[in-house]
Amino acid sequence: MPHAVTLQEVADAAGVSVATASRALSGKNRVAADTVAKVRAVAAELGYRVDPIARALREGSTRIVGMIVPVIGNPYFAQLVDAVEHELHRAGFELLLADSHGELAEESRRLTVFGDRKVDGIVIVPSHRQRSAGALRAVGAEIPLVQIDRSAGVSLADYVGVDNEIGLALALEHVHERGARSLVYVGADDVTSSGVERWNAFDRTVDREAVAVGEPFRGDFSLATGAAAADALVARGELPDAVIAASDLIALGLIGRLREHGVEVPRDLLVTGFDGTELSQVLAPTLTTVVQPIEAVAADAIGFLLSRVAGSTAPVRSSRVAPTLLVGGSTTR
Amino acid sequence: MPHAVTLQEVADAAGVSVATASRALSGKNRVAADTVAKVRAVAAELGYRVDPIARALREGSTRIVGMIVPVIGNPYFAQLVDAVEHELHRAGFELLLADSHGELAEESRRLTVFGDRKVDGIVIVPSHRQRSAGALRAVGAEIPLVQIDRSAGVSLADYVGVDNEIGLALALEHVHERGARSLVYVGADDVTSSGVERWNAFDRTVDREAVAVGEPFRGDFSLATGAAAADALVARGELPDAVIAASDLIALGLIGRLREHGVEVPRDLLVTGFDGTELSQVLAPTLTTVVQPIEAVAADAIGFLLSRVAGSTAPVRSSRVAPTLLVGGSTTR
DNA sequence: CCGCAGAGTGCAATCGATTACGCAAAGCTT
DNA sequence: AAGCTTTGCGTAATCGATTGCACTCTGCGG
Repeated sequence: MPHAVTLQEVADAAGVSVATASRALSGKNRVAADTVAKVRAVAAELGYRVDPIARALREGSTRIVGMIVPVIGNPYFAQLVDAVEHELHRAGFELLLADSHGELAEESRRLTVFGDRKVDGIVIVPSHRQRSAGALRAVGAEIPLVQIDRSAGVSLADYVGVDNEIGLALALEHVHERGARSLVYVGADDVTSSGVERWNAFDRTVDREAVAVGEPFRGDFSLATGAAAADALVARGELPDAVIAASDLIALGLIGRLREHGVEVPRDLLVTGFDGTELSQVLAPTLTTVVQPIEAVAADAIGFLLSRVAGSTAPVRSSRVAPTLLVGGSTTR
Repeated sequence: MPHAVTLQEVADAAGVSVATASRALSGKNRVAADTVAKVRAVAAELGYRVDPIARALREGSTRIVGMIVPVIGNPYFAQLVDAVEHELHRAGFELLLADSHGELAEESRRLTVFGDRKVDGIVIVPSHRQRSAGALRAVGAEIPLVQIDRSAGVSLADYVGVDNEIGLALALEHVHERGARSLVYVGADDVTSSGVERWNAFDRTVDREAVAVGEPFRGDFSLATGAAAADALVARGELPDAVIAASDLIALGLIGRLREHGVEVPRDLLVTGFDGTELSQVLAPTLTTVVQPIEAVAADAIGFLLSRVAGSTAPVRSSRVAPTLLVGGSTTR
């Protein structure tokens, strides 16, 4: 094993002390120009690279950011992780990933580990709208933390997410325009902030549109919920003109299962999704969906986080990114 | 900020030296039973937790494993990451995740960073069947490394993946049984080992089944490839009895786009997928697909890796896990 | 009663980098 | 030319845990 080059070796080879070598490389202290050049040259030749661990011990900073998501298996979160990872790498940070599987205990355990590992910051999609708050507050007091997509309280820590109000309004106006007068909402329960917000947004906005509203169906954001909702809808007998789903997975699960029941979308029923995942745009019918600007959300969140990491003590911020509507086949007949 | 408790503080509180405190907590050295009890009690009371960074510096071991995947956005890889992460946590390791986006340069950059960060091991899905070999060999000489799903040479480092030969045979026999006599393969190009292996497996096995074979369509493993293949198939004019797809995404993209062309699966054409992602089982028609036992693959891979981490110098191993066939609607009329 | 084994601890070095402090030499001022 | 500032660099402390070596003390055989 080629034994990693240490600063000591570079210093020796350059004929200076470790202190000078360190300063020459970091460049932020007064060192003679020739010395800097010399040290840099030697370092390059020897292939020297700082040991991040030694540096972390000394500095108390790891240049690692931890991220916790509820289910990496959900393509939306996968894309979110991708975007976050991209932003972090751009800024020279690594990503430590953990999956809470939606469990509070696991979530708080991972948070603790992140704390012990002295990550510089944490990006979290809280698993519970309220019960995640305790652990978040505790860890957030020590380490910069940003909530993304979901929140456990916007006063708790910086938050970046989509504006669900706008999203639902876009979907509702769209189906209204397409003639839908009776609607059913299929979304997630009140465990997550998105679940609550989207439902509330639907509930409020739908009044404005003055249409008939059927009993909502609420589970989680998964395909399974969509499928179960399809069964329920069919069992009810009378189909609404349109279903507003709170996620693409729900919409896809719904459309798929409806088809098994002989109900075709958009022929018998219009459906809109939420998220704008890649997936929703390739299957037939393509989904009319509220597109979340994932890259923008990730960029904002990492922006917040890194400014905190850099020491900002600005008041807690909360940013809502406006979604757009992508019209696809599921509402076009 | 509650200033993390250090070993020194525990030692002081317990009236012993740091050395003794360390030994008492690690338990593997001779320390009087009372002392051990005392130190443990004090440590618990103070809420002491070792600083993983200090330990890492001293030990040269981080208890972190790095993982590189080509596209986290592909649900198959998302599930793989999930399974790997689960196995690692069980063993007390953290997961540092990186996405190579299928780019060689990025992949090798990430590998270097992992090396610098002194991860204890690396799990990689090599982005290129051959060109990934160099970087892998270099890093693998320093750090335990296991290839998963794809390989850049099974003699290079431990490898765990699915048995593609069996997988394709299962799919082929199945559609043959269902009466398909003319087939077309839609898969990935020769850039990845899975791409090559699945194509070769198809090519060899299809001979045995003695059927008519159309020009294959090869791109990558994505939805887009499936969609493009659908266009191509329709353009050719004559449809085969069945299409064997090399991934679920391909199959889904294909089915979706075919539908837009007015071609229904399974009515006009049978389709099989590969991977057994959750996704493939909820949409209509549900996919007949070769199911990869992802948990088993992950468990094997982490098993290999951790045995290396523990010091095993056994010869390079290569494990092939047998897939199973899940029959769904896409081949059932 | 001496000597030796071995249990139980502590001292101090170590991992590799960063940095406060101090010293020497060079540059400037009057 | 004496006195001061500035520049450049080295010494050593520091981050927190682990561990080789050495020391003390008890117990037991001879």
